[in-house]
Amino acid sequence: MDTREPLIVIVGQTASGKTSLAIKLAQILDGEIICADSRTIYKGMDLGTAKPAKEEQAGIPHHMLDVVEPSERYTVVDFQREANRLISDITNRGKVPIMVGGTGLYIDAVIFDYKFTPQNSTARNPINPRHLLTDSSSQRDTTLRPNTLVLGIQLEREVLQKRIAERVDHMISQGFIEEVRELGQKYGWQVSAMQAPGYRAFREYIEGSISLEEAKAIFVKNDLSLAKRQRTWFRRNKSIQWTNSVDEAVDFATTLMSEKQ
RNA sequence: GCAGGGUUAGUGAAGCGGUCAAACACGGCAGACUGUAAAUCUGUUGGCUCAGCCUUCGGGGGUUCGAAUCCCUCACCCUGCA
Repeated sequence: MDTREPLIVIVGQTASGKTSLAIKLAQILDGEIICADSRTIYKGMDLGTAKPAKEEQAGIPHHMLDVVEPSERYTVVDFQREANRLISDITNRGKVPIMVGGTGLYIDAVIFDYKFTPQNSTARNPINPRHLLTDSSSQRDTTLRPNTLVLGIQLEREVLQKRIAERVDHMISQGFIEEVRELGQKYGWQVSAMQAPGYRAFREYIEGSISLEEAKAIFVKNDLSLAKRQRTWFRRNKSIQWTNSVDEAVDFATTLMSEKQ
């Protein structure tokens, strides 16, 4: 059955330019953006997560930003439920839902309709305690949700590295260090939200054990290793249409939408 | 100028006659991932015609069955005395 709402998804590594492509598509297709990002859902974590500021949003509605406090627990299941609700809601209002983000698990939960085991399941993988043991019935399902276009942006490592380094400088000029200091005081350093690349790197700088230059270098390094994991995650997804051209992305998107008319 | 210390794979750093292609850390590469995922975890990392072979431990020359490890010498770096 071909009854699912059309959905456009944009994935890519951190700093690859997902946000600007999403806004461009939203303007052309009259869309609204759903952010699939495990860190921008936190209130107050703005600069360090490269959360699009109001001005950058260019009047396009952005959903799933500032949903919970950094101290609160938030999981894929929460995201999946809310994202599906939003997709219906946006479609019902005559707009096009565009889901964009770098959190592979969040994206896959929606586009592959993951079925999660009950919360009371406590069996853990002995090698990696953060993973829940899965039973054989919940093997990875790679059947893409109908009416879904998944666009992927891929940059060369050198280009990405340069963009990340420049972004760090920009964040700092915008007041990133103050943001880290305030969040650290308010929520403590132990909350998992604060384990994100930039916050983790600048904690030591704020506590005085490393220099500014060292902190920046660690931030870049952390972002690069995140980017590496994101690349690995997305590579195995055969449903992704890779592109690095905005025009091409627009073509793919308009084709999908016209097929649905 | 004299005395002493140093020079090891991408980087830092062990090794101090054989079991060394060389510990360990970082970086690199590859992978996993279904209610913490910007997190967490795994493998790999000199070359090759890859269960074996070849070339590496600042350069050159020796000693030895055998050297990254000992000796001589050259180069560069650091420290003490002049």
